[in-house]
Amino acid sequence: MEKKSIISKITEAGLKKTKYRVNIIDLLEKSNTLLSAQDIHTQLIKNKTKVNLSTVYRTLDKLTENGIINKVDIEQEKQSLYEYNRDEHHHFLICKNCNKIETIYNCPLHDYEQEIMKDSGFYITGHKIEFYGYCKECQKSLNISSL
Amino acid sequence: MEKKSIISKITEAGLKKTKYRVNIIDLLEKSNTLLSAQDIHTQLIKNKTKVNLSTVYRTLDKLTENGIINKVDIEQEKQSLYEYNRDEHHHFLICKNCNKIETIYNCPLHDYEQEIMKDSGFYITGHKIEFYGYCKECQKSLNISSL
DNA sequence: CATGCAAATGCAAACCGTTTGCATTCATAT
DNA sequence: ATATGAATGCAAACGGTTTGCATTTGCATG
Ligand SMILES: [Mn+2]
Ligand SMILES: [Mn+2]
Ligand SMILES: [Zn+2]
Ligand SMILES: [Zn+2]
Repeated sequence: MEKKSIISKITEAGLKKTKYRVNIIDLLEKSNTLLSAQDIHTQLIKNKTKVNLSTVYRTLDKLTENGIINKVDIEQEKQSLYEYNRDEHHHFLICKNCNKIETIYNCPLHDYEQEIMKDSGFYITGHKIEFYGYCKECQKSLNISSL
Repeated sequence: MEKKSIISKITEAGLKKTKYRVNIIDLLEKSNTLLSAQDIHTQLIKNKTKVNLSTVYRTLDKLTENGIINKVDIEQEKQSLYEYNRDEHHHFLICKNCNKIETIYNCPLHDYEQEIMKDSGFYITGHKIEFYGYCKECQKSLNISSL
């Protein structure tokens, strides 16, 4: 993403444009894995941007509040993870062996949610799914016969 | 559940029968809500069973390891919650207003998992779903028009 | 460009659910 | 009854995250 559109994301949210916000959005936008606050802090330091870990946390909070990024809590992960928000509904496949996290973009739950609402009277506004199992590579190395 | 079958659950798992294990299983079996370690500790004290919180944690770990109870981590809950394991696949409906947690026992994901496995090559062994929204009561008090 | 003010930051300390090390007690097999 | 390893109590540690407060910064205004 170009710097200009990162900055407009920030200002359109009514936030002040600071180097940390720009850099953190940029980092998440370019990352192809979920990142923890620690990961991000380490990256910034590596990129010669000295910043305090608490500032990273506060920045991630603000960006999450404003829908610019997503906070992702995965069951067995101790740290919260973050991703750039591309407004694409998705879920994660979590490998129980190597802890790699893959993303899938289709979701079968819409019809089912209607059904639950009708049956239970509970009004559903969203959901979270995590799939657990073994990625292709680990299936090989562990000799798991998939399917 | 009768005391005898609680005890057999414990001994069949190769665990020593202690009053805390019996009492904690009993408590969870009778509870119609998920309970935290703190909840359980408070209940035990109230029932004149003095016990240390770390013992409660260790007991819950052991019972979880042995499949007698389930540990449930819900997104925005800071504490882990526990339930008696009735061997019934289920998921939770979580009210964003009053935080009540309801349980549903049907699940549409089996066919879908086959599809994902075929498409992605990822071998799925389990999943977790949380539905978020508003319970019947909160829909009324908040004037949310359900459905 | 200078000024003022709220927002953002750095730093150190607190928070809080959970875990751990160690000495003591307890359950149970023999 | 005894021995042995498992379970427990207690206090301290852990670790990711949050917070209070003094200082700095972004940005609107004149
Ligand atoms: Mn979905
Ligand atoms: Mn299911
Ligand atoms: Zn893997
Ligand atoms: Zn509710």
